[in-house]
Amino acid sequence: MNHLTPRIDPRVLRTRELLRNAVIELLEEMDIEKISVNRIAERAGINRVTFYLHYRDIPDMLEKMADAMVEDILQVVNEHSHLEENGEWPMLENLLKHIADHSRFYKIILTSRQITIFTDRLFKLLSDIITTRLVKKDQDNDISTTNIQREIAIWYGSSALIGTIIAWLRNDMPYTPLYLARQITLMRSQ
Amino acid sequence: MNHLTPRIDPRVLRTRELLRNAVIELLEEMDIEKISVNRIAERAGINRVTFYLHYRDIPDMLEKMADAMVEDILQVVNEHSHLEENGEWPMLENLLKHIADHSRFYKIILTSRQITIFTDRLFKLLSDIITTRLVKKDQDNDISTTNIQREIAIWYGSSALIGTIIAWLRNDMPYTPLYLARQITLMRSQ
DNA sequence: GGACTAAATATACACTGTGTAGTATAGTTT
DNA sequence: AAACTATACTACACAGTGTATATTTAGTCC
Repeated sequence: MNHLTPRIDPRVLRTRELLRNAVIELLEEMDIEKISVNRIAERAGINRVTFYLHYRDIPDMLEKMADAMVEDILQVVNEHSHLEENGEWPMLENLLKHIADHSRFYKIILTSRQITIFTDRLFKLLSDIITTRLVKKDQDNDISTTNIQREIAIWYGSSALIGTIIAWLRNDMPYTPLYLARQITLMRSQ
Repeated sequence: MNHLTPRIDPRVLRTRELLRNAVIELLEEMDIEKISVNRIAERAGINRVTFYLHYRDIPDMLEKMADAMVEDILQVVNEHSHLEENGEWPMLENLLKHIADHSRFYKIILTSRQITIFTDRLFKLLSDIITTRLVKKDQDNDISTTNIQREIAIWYGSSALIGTIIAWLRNDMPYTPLYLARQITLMRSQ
C-alpha cells in the first residue's frame, strides 16, 4: 500500500472528476462569465451543495485545476531534463508533445479568454526554466556576453514562448511539436 | 462647428466619464469579478439604471473602452510612421512613451487578470504591424532569407512584445521607454 | 454481513446582483 | 418659453450565491 496517497474515498474522486469534466465541457460551450455553480452541478449530475463540499467557489476550483496542470507539466519537463544537446532543446519538444497529446484540455484552458490562471501559471513556470537556462549560459561564457538585460530577456522569451503556444493551439496546431520546437529554437538563438 | 462631431449632450459626456473613471478606480482596488454595475454606479455617483442607458453590461463597457484605446494607439503609431531608420524603430519607442505617459491607465487595464479584452486588442494591433514589417523585409530581400515560417515569427514577435510591455508595467517601468525599445530591438534583430 | 463513518442529497433561507418597467425631475437646445 | 431628452427614483421578477439542517446513500472496517 502506498503511504503517500492515503486512499481517498472513491465517491470523492468520482464527484471531483464529474465536476472537472463538467467545467471543461461548459468552457467549450460558453464564456466563463456564463458558467455558474448551478450549471456546473447540473452538468455534472450532482447536487449544487455538493460543489461547496469540494471547492470554495469557481475560482478556487480553477486554481486547483491549475495546480494539477503545473504538476503534470513539471513531471514531463523533469522526465527529460537532459539539458540542451547540440543546440536542440528536447525539453521544449517534449512540452509541446505533451500539450498536443492533451490538446482538448490545453486548448480550452489556455485559449479561453478571461481565464488567466492557467496561462499565468505556465508563464511563471517557463520564466523559471528560462531563467535557469540564461544563468547557466552566462556562467559558461564566463562573462556576460550580451548587452541585453537578463530581466528583459526573460520577459521577452517567456512571453514569446507562451504566446506562440497559445496561437498554435488557437489555430488547431498546424505544425508538429518537433517542427514548432525547431522554429522556436531558431528564433531563440539570436 | 465641426460636422464630424455632432455635439453630444454634455450630460452624456459627463456620465460616461464618471463611469469610466469609476471602473478604473475599482479595478485598482479589486478584481474584476467583484465589480458589479451596482458598485460602478455607486462609485460614479450616478443611478444604477443610468448605466444601462449607456452600456449593455460591464463587458460591453470594457469593449468600448478598448475601442477607444486602439484609436489612441493608432494615432500615436501613425503619427510617427516613418519606417525604421538605421536599424532603429521609432514607432516602438513612441508606443512605449505613450504607454508611459498614461501608465496609470495602461497598468490597470493591461495587468489586471481576467481582463483580456485590452491585451487581445493590443495583440491584434501589434500582430498587424509586425506582419506589415515582415512582408516589407521579405520584399526588400527579394527572396525569403530565413527559413522561419512567417506565421510563427508573427506569433512569436507579437507575444514577446506585448508580454514584455506587460511585465514592464507590472514592475513599474524600471527602464525608460528609449532603453526598453533599444533592448527589444536588439532581441528582435535575430 | 453488520456497524460505523463519510459523502451526497433535499430543502430552505437570506442575500446580492441583474435587467427592465413607469413616472418624475432636471438640464439642454432652439 | 417650449420641446426635448438624460437622469433619478421606485419597484419588480428573476438568477445566482453561500450557508444551515436534516436525511439518505454509499463506502469502509472489523
